[in-house]
Amino acid sequence: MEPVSDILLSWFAREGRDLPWRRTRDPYRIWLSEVILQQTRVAQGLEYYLRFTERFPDIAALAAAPEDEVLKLWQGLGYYSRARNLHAAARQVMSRFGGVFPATYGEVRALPGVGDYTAAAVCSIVYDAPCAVLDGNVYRVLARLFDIGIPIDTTAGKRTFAELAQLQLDTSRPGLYNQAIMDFGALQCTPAQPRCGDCPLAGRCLALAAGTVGVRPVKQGRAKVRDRWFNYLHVTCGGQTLLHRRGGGDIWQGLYEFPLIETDKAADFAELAATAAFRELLGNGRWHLRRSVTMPGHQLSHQLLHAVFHRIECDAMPAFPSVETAALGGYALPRLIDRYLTKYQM
DNA sequence: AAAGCGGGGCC
DNA sequence: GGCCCAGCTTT
Repeated sequence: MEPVSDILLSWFAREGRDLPWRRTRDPYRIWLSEVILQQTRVAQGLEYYLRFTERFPDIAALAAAPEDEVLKLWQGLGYYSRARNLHAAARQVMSRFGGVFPATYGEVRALPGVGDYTAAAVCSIVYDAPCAVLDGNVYRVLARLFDIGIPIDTTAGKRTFAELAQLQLDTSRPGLYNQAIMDFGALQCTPAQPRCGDCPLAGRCLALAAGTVGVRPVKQGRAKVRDRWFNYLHVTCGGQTLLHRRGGGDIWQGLYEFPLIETDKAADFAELAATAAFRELLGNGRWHLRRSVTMPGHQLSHQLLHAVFHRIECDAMPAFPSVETAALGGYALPRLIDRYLTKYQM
């Protein structure tokens, strides 16, 4: 099977952005771009990169400038400790390394303002060091590709993802690979509305298959997504369908759906048929279960819905207070219901 | 392990 | 208007 790294690299060759710091292997410029791009989008950082490289074409020029001038040039970018550390690091390179940017991971990592991410990025891109980067994009791509639910903002999560990222690294061209997976996260595997429809990894993406793309990566700090199990009874009699309108105090207020039996975990049909709700609805009539359909996980903002539809045909329509009998057209339906109907062309 | 650090984009 | 994004340093 084609390695994931090859798919990412061919995607990068097609779709990767042409950016000024990708046209150089000057360690100063790579380092400068990485510091600017910490917590900053490319669209915002680009003009600052151009401004800095014009005013300070090399690290000696940066080191020679007063700190105030560096801060002024940084104005508007935020996180001003980045600018102070940038300037201090430039001066260290002049005083401790004779003006030559250090070439080992340990030395680069020890510069002020350089953490694991920036050291790996600089050393892989400039020196072909086999160091996998781990930034927000990489967390997201790996969490989805392997459907990993371990929170990324915990010690165990960071260690797990660091090991996985290192395993995935294409060590024959680490710099190119690192840029590819980060651009892939920024452009294709985006936090919101990822482009799964034209994703070259769609067939290999475990989160896409599981319906968990929207909840990957998991972060501890965020409100927890609650799992709910919705068992719908799609009851028909002739051309008529049982519909129920949702009330307040929950999702989809005022929308219509099929009669619903919610359980606290996955339930098979026999378990449902034994519930009081089911017997109240269908206990008195004759009915036949035609088929059961399990939908992919349906992601809402704070809930992950696991829905199963049981299609039931009745000899006579049951009468039940909270249920209406209707044709489906004209009723506002949750997307989950609409997807079920579309998928099975009903 | 957790807090502090800006600014911008999106719904 | 509120939520999300995110790497490094400090505590």
